[in-house]
Amino acid sequence: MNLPPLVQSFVLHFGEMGSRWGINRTVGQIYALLYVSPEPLNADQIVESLGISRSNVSMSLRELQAWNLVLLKHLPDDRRDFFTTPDDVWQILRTLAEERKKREVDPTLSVLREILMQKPASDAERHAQVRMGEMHSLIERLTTWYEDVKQLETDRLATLLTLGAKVTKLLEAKDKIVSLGRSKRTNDKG
Amino acid sequence: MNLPPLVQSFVLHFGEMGSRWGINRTVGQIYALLYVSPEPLNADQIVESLGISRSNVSMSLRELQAWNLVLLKHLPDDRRDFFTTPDDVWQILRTLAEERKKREVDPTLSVLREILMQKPASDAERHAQVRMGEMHSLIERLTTWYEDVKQLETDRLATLLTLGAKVTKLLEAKDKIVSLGRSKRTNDKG
DNA sequence: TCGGTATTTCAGTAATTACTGAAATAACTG
DNA sequence: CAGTTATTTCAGTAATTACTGAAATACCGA
Repeated sequence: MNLPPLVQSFVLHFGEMGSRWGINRTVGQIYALLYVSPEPLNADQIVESLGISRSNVSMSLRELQAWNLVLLKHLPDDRRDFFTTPDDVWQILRTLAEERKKREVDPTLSVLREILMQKPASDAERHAQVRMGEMHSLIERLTTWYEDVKQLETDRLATLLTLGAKVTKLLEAKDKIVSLGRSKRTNDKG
Repeated sequence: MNLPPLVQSFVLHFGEMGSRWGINRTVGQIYALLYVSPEPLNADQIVESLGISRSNVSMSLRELQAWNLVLLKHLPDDRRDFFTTPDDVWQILRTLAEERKKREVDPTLSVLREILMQKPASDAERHAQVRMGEMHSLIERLTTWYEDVKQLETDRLATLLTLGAKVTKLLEAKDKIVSLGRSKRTNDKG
């Protein structure tokens, strides 16, 4: 590996984290490299930078494409493939969220739905179904929320995040007003 | 494996998803089993239900404890350890979020901070640092939001989720009013 | 202290996943 | 079409991760 020290730290870290993130070391390193590169890179440049085999690069790029995490670019009068990541980190976040949902949540949701359709044949199954129902409701709630906020334009999403707790404050205030109204009416009657 | 069919589907699914979720098959299966069991189970019951070795159960339970995903229970006059999952799925969600953040996000945040402290020694490094800065800002934003909402009581959190898009509507309305005010003033001047 | 039971540890092995080099395919050029 | 370059495929191997059985440890009650 032959990279500027600062870039190398970043690339190596992504390689190490890869396994925790559900990708392998090479995929993590390639992504990191593309992310910080000022220009798109071709496969041979990646081979050169990371010191891995050409075939490994090919397979890893394919995986990154399956994740929609890289963009394929072509330079004029050059038939090699060049790769980058999107410039906009918010776009990257959206892609990550979408792909992880697709891989890590959707299959479970569909299995849960299937199981919940079936008739329990014992107390054990009846209890299990109740628990699975609870899990299913929670996941549905989270995905509905997600489908909702993913539609937002970036600056609205940013606002929403920054607001975070303040939205809560608003809800609390609303609750107080409502309950004040209620207790006032209650007092009126007493 | 000897389980009611409905439970078995669930357990097998969690086993399969394990690798995508960053745990292994056994850990996934044990978690699923405990989650749907009406009563806490001891290690031998798990061995029996899943048909795996006693030592594997021991190691996997240890891993689940490291994730804070299981509770250790003791029955009177029985010195064996019994395990369950929390009843409250919202609590489970919080734990999952916390642990995944700890494992998958925090290390990267700290590496980014470290790299961003250093002085770039070339244009390449300067550019890389800018990109890492963008990533860092985004992650900081997300984690700040997370620290914020994780404080919420469950019913407030549920409300927030259900609101989802509506909060946005509110923001949009606010923006419209503000921009209306602006254009009115602009018109007044023209 | 001893015998019995519960749990953990760990070296060895099995299973899975990652990676390489060589060969095949594809895509272009003269 | 033959030659050149880019990319992919895939069988074989390396590396990593998961699992087991046996032994060690821990704990308890007589």
